Amino acid sequence: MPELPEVQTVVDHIKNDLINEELIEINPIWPKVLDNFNSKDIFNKKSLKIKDVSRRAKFIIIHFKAQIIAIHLRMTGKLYFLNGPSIPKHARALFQMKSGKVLVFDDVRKFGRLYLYDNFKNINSRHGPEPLDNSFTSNELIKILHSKKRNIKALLLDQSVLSGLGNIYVDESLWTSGIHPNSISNMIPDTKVVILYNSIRSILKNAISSKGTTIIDFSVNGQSGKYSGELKVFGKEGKVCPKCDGQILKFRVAGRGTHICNKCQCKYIKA
DNA sequence: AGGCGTTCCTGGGGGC
DNA sequence: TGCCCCCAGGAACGCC
Repeated sequence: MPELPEVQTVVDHIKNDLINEELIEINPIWPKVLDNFNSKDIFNKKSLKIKDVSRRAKFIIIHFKAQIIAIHLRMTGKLYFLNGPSIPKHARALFQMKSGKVLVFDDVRKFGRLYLYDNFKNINSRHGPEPLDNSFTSNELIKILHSKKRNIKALLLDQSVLSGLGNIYVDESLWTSGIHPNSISNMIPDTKVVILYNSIRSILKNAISSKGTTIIDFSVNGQSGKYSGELKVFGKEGKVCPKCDGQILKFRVAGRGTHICNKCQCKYIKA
């Protein structure tokens, strides 16, 4: 399930091969993949030159002069250049470049979508800060957590609160900081939130330098991310905690499969 | 406000 | 072996 590090890895991987390409057509093999536009809407006998490729939250952003295409991979989406004549089985959209290159949006489960916007207003209005931005400080995380009384796991998964985290990195971050996922956000002491802040940032940075985690679905051109070897609790139910002699348990929190150590994660539910 | 259920989807895994 | 059922989950939405 692509989260911030996986999306960043895809961007880093395809960016240089996309900049200065001219997009001449989008072929929506599975039409619902285009969420808020039709292919013919944006190509009025003209090509669109790609100015930049970047990431915002879990979106891959393709920048044109006056528009952006935002791509969300959701659970099983992949984005890669077509290599050979055959169309992959789960290709949902093809981006045809003037040079002949073809970028494939591939998505087994059909949750991923492409969006067309004039600017970042729509995305920014629905998303919280970027956890790796220099402007995002531990004080800001304290302010966010202490202004709400919410289940901490549900809060960290909420993209309107903080961008980019998903199920894997939330479980890893909470384990690293010794916070139980059923803690209430405003009950977690400042010192612990600072530890959480540092955990989130170091885990995301390490995962990006490992080119992400591969859990079943994520890959870049068939290559696996290496962060799967760094996971401490996610998918480790029944194993011994790497930090203490506790056991890794799995249960549901906020509707998601959740992994914790039964000993070293403190549940903050009252002051 | 915030928790919870539902929807979208398909491949894979468990049970028998 | 084969078949059926159910489950995984990011995000939007509606309901309580």
